Amino acid sequence: MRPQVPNFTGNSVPSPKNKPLNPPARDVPSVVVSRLSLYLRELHHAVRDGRATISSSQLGKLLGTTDAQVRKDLAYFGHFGHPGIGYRCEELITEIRRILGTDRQWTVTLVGVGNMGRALLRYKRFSAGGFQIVAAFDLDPRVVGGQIEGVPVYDFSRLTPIVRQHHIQLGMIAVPATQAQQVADQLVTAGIEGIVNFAPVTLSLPKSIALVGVDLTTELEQLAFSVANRSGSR
Amino acid sequence: MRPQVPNFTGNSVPSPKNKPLNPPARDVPSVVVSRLSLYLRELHHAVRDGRATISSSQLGKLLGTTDAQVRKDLAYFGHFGHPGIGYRCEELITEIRRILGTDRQWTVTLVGVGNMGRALLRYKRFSAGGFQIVAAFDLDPRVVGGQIEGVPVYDFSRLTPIVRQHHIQLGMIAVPATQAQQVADQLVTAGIEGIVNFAPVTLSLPKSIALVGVDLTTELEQLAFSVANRSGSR
DNA sequence: TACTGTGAAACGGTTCACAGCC
DNA sequence: GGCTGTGAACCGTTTCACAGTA
Repeated sequence: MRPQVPNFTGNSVPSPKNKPLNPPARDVPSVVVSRLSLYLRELHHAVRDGRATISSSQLGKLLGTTDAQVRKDLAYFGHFGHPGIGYRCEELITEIRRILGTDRQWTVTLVGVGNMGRALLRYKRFSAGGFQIVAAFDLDPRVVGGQIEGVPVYDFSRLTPIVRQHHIQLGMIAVPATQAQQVADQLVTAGIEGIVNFAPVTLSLPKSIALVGVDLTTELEQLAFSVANRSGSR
Repeated sequence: MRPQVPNFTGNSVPSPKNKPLNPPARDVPSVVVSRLSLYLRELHHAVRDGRATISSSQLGKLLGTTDAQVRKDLAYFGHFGHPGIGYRCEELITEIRRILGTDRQWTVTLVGVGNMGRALLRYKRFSAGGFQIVAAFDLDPRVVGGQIEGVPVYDFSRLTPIVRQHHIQLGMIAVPATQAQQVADQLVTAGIEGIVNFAPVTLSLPKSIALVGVDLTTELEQLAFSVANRSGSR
């Protein structure tokens, strides 16, 4: 949807040629990245179930894809499997987290402490995944100055200094549609690097800012279409 | 991801051959359907801004795609444009809603009245989009028996009879990951036709049930990857 | 002139099939 | 035997380019 700049391929630095090549050598389709997240989810489950290894066909079956797809996806990033064995779960978890960048800690801010915002603040899985919400913003004086789930809520006017002070990297927008673009602009000005937008609008941002949009109505519409047309598409 | 059964093409009924052919003649890629939702969103904005018509290139620009893409997408479903003019906004809204099936009213249930569930119950846009949440379910006696946003909360044990009684068609799952599969099974047993799953697990369901998954951690992971790899993919 | 609808070409992701390895 | 990694074939989507229409 946005032109992807080709990644540097002719790296002249004498890098270790085999084993995990970390900066993806080839430009990676975003659908591959989203499957990586799903692999990670299943790997966590596998570990919890006491499994030590998993094969590409097992992983594929769990997700409704094929073994070849799993192997191809992982091959974008390196050689993580063991012929005759499969993938060691713990090892692959580590690799995928490194690929996604979730082995480090990310600092996140939330703008808009309404219903959705509050749910996001209370969502426990973010911290486990490497994402820490360190500040929230709103205009409503009834919430400004307080804390929710240990996260301080500031007045929106203080966004820029606080984002800079905490070196916040990612922003989540959960404000009404009409305000989303200006909030996004503010976040960009403050130096944020990526945005998850829950407002039902298409944001226009500099190409250098990563953007993911989540629209709940859109999701239900997909479902309605599938049901109405009974062809079981997913 | 799931095999799509070919839609009937040889319709023998003497249907009006030109103009809007409603049941998609060709099998429609799901990415096209998701763009339809986005077109709809932009069309609503356009109408609110007082526009009467919009061209494929304007629509495309708004969404970060091309004019050709917009036209090709719409061409799956019929001939909605007017050469030299573009698309009449109101008209196209009507058409897309009919295609998506959101011109009718859908009845929805929510299982899991935790943080996420409560946010969903309070989300105002569902009803505007044609989706009405008519019942919610939980196990917690502190919420069971009450109402949230006018939606009654029942004990989970009463799911099947109540879903049947209200002819509820769609379900939203907002329970912890460990319980999601069994909730999904219950919903299927009760006769639900489609599910939006907010729990971070891959559900396994009969092919006849439509499924959409939303995982907030996954969304943030996409963002982290984009930022960490600075290639501005979306 | 302005714009749609659509074959045809180009592109990119998926699937296949097999060499290589444990 | 079981499984990975990967070039090559395949297939579906996107882009192009233009005929057709108001």
